[in-house]
Formats: sequence, C-alpha cells, structure tokens
Amino acid sequence: MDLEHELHLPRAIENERHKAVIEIVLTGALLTKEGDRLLRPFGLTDAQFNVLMLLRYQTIEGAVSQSELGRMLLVNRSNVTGLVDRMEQAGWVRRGSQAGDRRVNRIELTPLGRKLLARAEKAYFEAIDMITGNLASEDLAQLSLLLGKLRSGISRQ
Amino acid sequence: MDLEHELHLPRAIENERHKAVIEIVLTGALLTKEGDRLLRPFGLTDAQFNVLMLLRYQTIEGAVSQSELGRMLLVNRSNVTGLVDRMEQAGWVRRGSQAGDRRVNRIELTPLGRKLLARAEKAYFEAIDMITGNLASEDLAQLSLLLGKLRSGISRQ
DNA sequence: TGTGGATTGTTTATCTGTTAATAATATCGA
DNA sequence: TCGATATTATTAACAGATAAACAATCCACA
Repeated sequence: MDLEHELHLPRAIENERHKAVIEIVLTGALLTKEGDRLLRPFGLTDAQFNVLMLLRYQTIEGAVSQSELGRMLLVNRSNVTGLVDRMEQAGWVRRGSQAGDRRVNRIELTPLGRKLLARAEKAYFEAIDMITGNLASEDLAQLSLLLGKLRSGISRQ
Repeated sequence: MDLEHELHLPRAIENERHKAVIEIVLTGALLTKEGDRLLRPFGLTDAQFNVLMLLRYQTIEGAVSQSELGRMLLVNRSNVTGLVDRMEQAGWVRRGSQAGDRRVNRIELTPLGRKLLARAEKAYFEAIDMITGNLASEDLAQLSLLLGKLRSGISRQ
C-alpha cells in the first residue's frame, strides 16, 4: 500500500522519518475506525470496549479506580468521568466505594456488561485475526520491536 | 519498552496479534499527543498543523476543496467545516470560490498562516528527528513495509 | 496534633471526530 | 432538455479527548 496514494497526496513525502511517523498515526487511526465500525452493532464505541476488556482481564479484584483506568487507557482522568457515566447509564459497569479511601470510585463490570463483552469480543478477535492475517509471527515481533524503539524516543513526563 | 508496563497492566496480553494492534494504536496516540504538546506554544493543534502542511506542500495551485482536505486528512468532510472555521477565524487560511463549481470552497494559506507554519515546522521536524533517532533508515523501511501489510488487511469501502 | 502537599473525581471550556440529514449545485443519460 | 443521481458544504446531536481549576480526602512529618 502506497501512503501517498491512500491519502490522495499529489506529491511524495520527502522526509523518510516524517513519513514513518505519519504512517504509524494513520495506521493507528484506521485500526480505531475499524474497531468503531465493528463494535457499532453491539452499541459500543472503541473506548467503551477497551474499558470492558480492562475490567474483565486486567484487574486484580475485578475492580479499579477511575484514575487507574485512565492510566491503563492512556487518557486523562477527567475523560474517564464521562466515559464511566455513559457506561453506567447503559448498565454495563457499576461505581462502588473503596474501603479505606473515600475519594475513590471502585469501577466494576455488571453481569450485563460481562455478557455484552463476551459477544463483542468474539467478533473483535475474528477481525483482529483477519486484519493481521498478512503478518507472520516474526513480523509481529519485529513490528513490536520497532515501535518500542520509537516510543522510547518520545519524552514522557 | 514493555507494553504492559507502559499501560500499567497487571497481566500480560496473551494474544500476540491483539498485542500488536494495541501497540500500533498506542504508538499513534502517543505521537499525536506529543505533536499536540509540541505545537501548543504556537497556538496550533495537531490537526491544524496538518492542514497547514497539506496546503503548503501538497496542493497543485496552492488550494484545495474542503472535501479533498478531508480525504487527505482521512476525516469526514463534515469535520473539515469546523476545522477550517477556526483556522479562518485565526487568519491562517482563507475560503475562496472555485471558478466553474459554485459548490466548492477553495481553501488556501494566508501569508500569516505561511509564516506560522515556517516557525512551527522547524520545531516539529527537530522533534521528529529526535523521536525517530533510535531507528536506522532500514528500520524505517521495514516499519513501513509491515504497517502497509497490515493496512492492506483492513477492509475499506 | 496539625499542616502542607499529593491524589481523586468532577466540572468547564475547547477541539477533534463521527453519522445523518439538508440545501445547493453539477453531471450524465434518455 | 429534463430528471435522476452524485457531490459539496453545512448543521445537529453525540462521543472522546485535553487542560485547568475545584472540593474532598488522604498522608507524611514536624
């Protein structure tokens, strides 16, 4: 696939480093869009699906705080407020209180949320396999290595 | 860089294909965030910077329609309306009419926009070089190849 | 025992993005 | 030439994201 053609650009992107950065951002955006498209029939957005997945597979006691959720999603905690609001409204997650720290909202899946995830997950992983079908196991490892090298070049504070 | 550690995940992501997809989306998001952070002192967002770059380096006669801009940015054209509104308000771009097609808004840079881009671009490319500093030319080519393979697996209509 | 600093969740204002609907204009074929 | 179809820009309603400011709460330590 030719980047310039995909983006309808009349000219080549000269700088190879700039081109690589554009390519990563573009591919990430396409994957997110495809995720949203796939999840729409389930009434889910990509961000909401990620919350369900994290609560299901990446919690110790089945619950996390909103701040911790923000860290896992790599988004600001102010964003988590609305995200959880909408998912609580839909009945997929519950806000509880944390024993020993009254500041914290303890977020956990409801049975409804768990059931929804089970259905959506299936379609999601089938799509993942389809999309990555052109890549062998070594390709995936190589990709991971290169992206990791790049991320280590991004200053974080 | 370990993905699970970066995302504060208590457990490993088992599925290698899923992990690769998460890694790409994550890296794209981090690059966009870093771009936003870098461009803020110039009063620009990442999306606005992209518009300036496209108008400066990827137009034939120095202008494009809003729909074409949407195609280049890979966003819906309804989004372009507000984007151009804000940039026109700031005095960086101009809406003109297209001879021969009264539906079209012909978008072009103003001298002010061009001057702003010249300043922002400098900081931007320095950051690009810094961020991709860990990658050799062959790494960039390899990355491009792998991401292209993956994109060809995403159904587009 | 306080007190100062850190953390948590929320709100506000702003920007980016989506889909669906609409009006105006182009275009192409019968 | 007319009519169906497509394209362009806009709007509305919504979701996701940011930063900044705030109150409540926790915690370390003098």
